[in-house]
Amino acid sequence: MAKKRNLERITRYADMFTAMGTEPRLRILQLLLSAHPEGLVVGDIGNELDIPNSTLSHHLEKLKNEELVKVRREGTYLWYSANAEALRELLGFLYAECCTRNKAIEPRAIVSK
Amino acid sequence: MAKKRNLERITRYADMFTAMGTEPRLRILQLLLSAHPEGLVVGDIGNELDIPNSTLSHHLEKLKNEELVKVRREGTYLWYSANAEALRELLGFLYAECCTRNKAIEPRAIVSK
DNA sequence: TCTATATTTCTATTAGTGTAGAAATATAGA
DNA sequence: TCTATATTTCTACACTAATAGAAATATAGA
Repeated sequence: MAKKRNLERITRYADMFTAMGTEPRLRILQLLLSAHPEGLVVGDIGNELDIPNSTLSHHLEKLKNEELVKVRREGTYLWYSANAEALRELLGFLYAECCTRNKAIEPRAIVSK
Repeated sequence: MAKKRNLERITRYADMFTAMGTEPRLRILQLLLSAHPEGLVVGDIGNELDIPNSTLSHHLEKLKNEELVKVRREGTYLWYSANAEALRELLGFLYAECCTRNKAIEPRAIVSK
């Protein structure tokens, strides 16, 4: 059943990549990382990136579904922040596929350049 | 104009993430990495992953458009291989955003675990 | 309870994507 | 040139996704 497990893993990572696969959502993620670990309030994200409320909410939901971001409420405000653990996992997967399992890339090449 | 440059970069990486954002395409990439650097012939990819010709061709085109794979012809065969340089770039971007610029993740955490 | 503000949900529209059969094209070899 | 095989292109269809205005909901404070 190792094949099935790998397929599930692949599907999960593919979904995460899709969640990062639009310019607005990747910018959101980048912005949240720059405000890590506190994160930002929805309104501030919208102002900074100039995205309408409903559109932003839709993108945040997608990122949340794939666990790339976390939310916490503080009064009327919702604070969104990057989920470092999920990003670490994803980065670890790419690193393993490219550098460890197959040695297509030199580990040092990622850090430098 | 640094903002515009970043936006273009983000758009490019977002497109690459989208290209990796389906289970069939991520499996293709994984398979090609396991056969790196020679790569594989289209027919062998199709057999291994059980994907019909036309569907596979469509996915390979998408990966090629985002420069995640390269092709070379040898007679009637087309050999597809992972583009290590593009993957290095993408991995470098993620690494920088998560580990260098913002220190949301410990570099060592990627390699281990 | 009433008001103000933050955010989501509803709704609609438009555009894009994944899938795959069938036809077309490319190449090698006889 | 004719044939066999590899691969792509064409075509169609069903499904998913991005966008955003307007209405609904949530919370705090007066």
